[in-house]
Amino acid sequence: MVQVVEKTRVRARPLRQARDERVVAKDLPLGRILEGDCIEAMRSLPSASVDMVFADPPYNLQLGGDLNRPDGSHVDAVTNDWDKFDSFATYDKFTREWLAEARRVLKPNGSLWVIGSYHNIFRVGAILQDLGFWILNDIVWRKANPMPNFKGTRFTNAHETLIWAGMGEKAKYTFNYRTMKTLNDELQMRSDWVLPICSGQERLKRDGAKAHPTQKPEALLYRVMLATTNKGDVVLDPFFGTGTTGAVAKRLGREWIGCERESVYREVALERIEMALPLDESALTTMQSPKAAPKVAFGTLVETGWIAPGALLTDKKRKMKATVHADGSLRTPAGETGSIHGLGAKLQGAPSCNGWSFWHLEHEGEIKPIDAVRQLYLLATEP
Amino acid sequence: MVQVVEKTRVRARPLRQARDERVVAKDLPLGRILEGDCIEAMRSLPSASVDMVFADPPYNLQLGGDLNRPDGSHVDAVTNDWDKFDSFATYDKFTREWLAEARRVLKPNGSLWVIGSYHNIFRVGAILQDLGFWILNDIVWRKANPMPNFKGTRFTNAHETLIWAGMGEKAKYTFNYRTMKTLNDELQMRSDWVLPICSGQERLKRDGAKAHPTQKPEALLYRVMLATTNKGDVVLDPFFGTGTTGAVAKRLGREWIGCERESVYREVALERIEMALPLDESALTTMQSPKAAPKVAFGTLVETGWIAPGALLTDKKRKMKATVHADGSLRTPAGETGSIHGLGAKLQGAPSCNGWSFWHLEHEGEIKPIDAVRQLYLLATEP
DNA sequence: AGCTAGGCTGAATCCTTGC
DNA sequence: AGCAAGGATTCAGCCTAGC
Repeated sequence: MVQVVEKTRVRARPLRQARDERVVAKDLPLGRILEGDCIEAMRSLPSASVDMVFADPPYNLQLGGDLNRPDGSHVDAVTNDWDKFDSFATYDKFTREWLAEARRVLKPNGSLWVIGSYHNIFRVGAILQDLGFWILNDIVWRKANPMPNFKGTRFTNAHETLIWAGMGEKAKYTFNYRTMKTLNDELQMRSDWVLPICSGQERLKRDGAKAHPTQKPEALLYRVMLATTNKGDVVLDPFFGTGTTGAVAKRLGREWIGCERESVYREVALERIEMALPLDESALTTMQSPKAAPKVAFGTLVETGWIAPGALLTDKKRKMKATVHADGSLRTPAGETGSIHGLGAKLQGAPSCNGWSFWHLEHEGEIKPIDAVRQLYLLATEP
Repeated sequence: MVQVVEKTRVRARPLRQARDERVVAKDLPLGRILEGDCIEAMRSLPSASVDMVFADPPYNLQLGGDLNRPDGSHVDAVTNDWDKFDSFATYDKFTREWLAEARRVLKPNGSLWVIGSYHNIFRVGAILQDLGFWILNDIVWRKANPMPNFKGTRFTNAHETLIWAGMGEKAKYTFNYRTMKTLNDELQMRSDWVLPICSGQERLKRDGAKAHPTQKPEALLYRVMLATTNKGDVVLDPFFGTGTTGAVAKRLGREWIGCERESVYREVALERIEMALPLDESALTTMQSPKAAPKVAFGTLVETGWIAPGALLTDKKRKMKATVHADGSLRTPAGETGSIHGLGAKLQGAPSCNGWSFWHLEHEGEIKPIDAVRQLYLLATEP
């Protein structure tokens, strides 16, 4: 049974600390972007003064040469100086310093979010554990529309990782369980979030070009803030960029502080936040990502044993035959090979073919389309 | 049209090393589970002798005992941090040691897989980078049916993370791109894999209870091995448990070596692997045929009369033109010459060009890429 | 107005072989 | 070792132009 009670933790705190906070809040540079290096900038903030830190630090991508798409066009990569570090040791030192400052300015019941990719996230995660942060979840941002791997050399890098951490094992933190469940159609919000990358209207431009190479989608920050802060909380972003954190904070009624070295980014961010409108309740629903229809590849059924490699598939009239191979491809007795769709099309001389309905399996005398197996698989694996 | 041609990298290696490998392979304890501590066990293996390591190490041996002891007094932050450091340090030392041994026994073009959760994966990832491994992808195993978070205190922990790494920045590695694309219905395989957890028939029992607390699904190993090893490759699993790695290796025609301390797990694993059935040769062929794609030079098509010298080639929009010369080179009306690839790139001002898809031939009013001719040639000349 | 075709782009550690 | 040349390689979403 669903219990409609907000489960946000109430942070118990000694009286004296609460009084300090009131004094401190007046001194905080709310709604402002601090200039210069973020470590220096954070040093100007009082200790235990912010409720949440969201950080999108440089990833230290270490890209090689140029990369072109198969059509010859050039990939506009992240080549900015701010992403260049001499070595892992240099990157680690930088990471330790900004994380230590973030820890100092966080309240005892505050929490930290960091986003990164495999290039940097393991180092960041280990260091924040070393500093005493207590990881609460790692969240996977599954990109609905990632850039493909153009050369066919690896798996498509289709996600980024966020770490959410509290101040320590025993520290309290804010988690708006009920809000998340509502946002997720009455299912618990999982640790994998499917969201599109930032593009289209949302992507900020400057002189026709993208204003920042790695602008994050507002939907991502929206979910982060809705889940782990309360209205009126102070959110600090040490790598403010073009101000996604500030814009979403304003929309959701949170206070924000940014740090940003590059004056161009600061200008773009301030303009953008100026235009951001606090969100009315009804717009909340439109922010939800549409529930993705579950896709199942034929190969998954083979991998998971629902269809055995070596199994014989036929068309409905059992005239055409093919056997299933370990990679999910099919092969006819004549040696023609292809995917369930491609081979089906080839055999019929058709431009295309829905392999799921074309190919059949015989089971106890009955012949059934392989889509029936997919349906069974879905039934068995859906929560 | 779907062409199921394997693109497995052929690893070029000096002759002497190849000879050494043959000697070494005979000495390897293939199909056996080494007893005792995995670090010690791995020390008994020769260097540069295995093609892939799959490791499912224990999660951080927690912190639990010390931090949870009810000593009544207030645990201050310093002691807290010290305990953590001590504990993490122990785990890190263990991790560094087994990873170093794994690195030693791996061939120069081998690769490493490690699976973990947020408790340990960040430490493992940072350490393997420090040891010189080069991360190729981080893979998210998105569980189709995870355990819910009963207390409603965090996001449902619905995934685990795998790291796939090569031996170094410049090292080669095996990636069966074509196989993965086939397995995923003709779309590039992404870094997020949706697979059910291990349950039902597949879950091994011992006296009614589950035989191992963290048994991994065979589908996960199936994809890992299909993607990054070739038939006959040697796979080492230092944390063998109940032998999922061995069972899948046997099914897919790979050799395996395991290390496992607990005799009960070893017993269960051996029984299980004994019962596993290898896929028959024909089911494995399509995915394992490095030589399946005989290379055809454009010049061959000209020599053999499939494309006549003097023929007019154009781009898809018929804006650029070139004529075919007897040696397979092209020449534009303006006198520019080059190969199908080189000239295509030059005319577009592109850094590179696939001449097979860029250049087209007109035949009975239809315009077709010259690759279509190559396909016809292949069909006609295939044994 | 609506619809389609084509173009553009996104945190990317993105080729292989032979001389 | 470095260089030159052969040749294999992309997915989803949004925008604009054109009908």
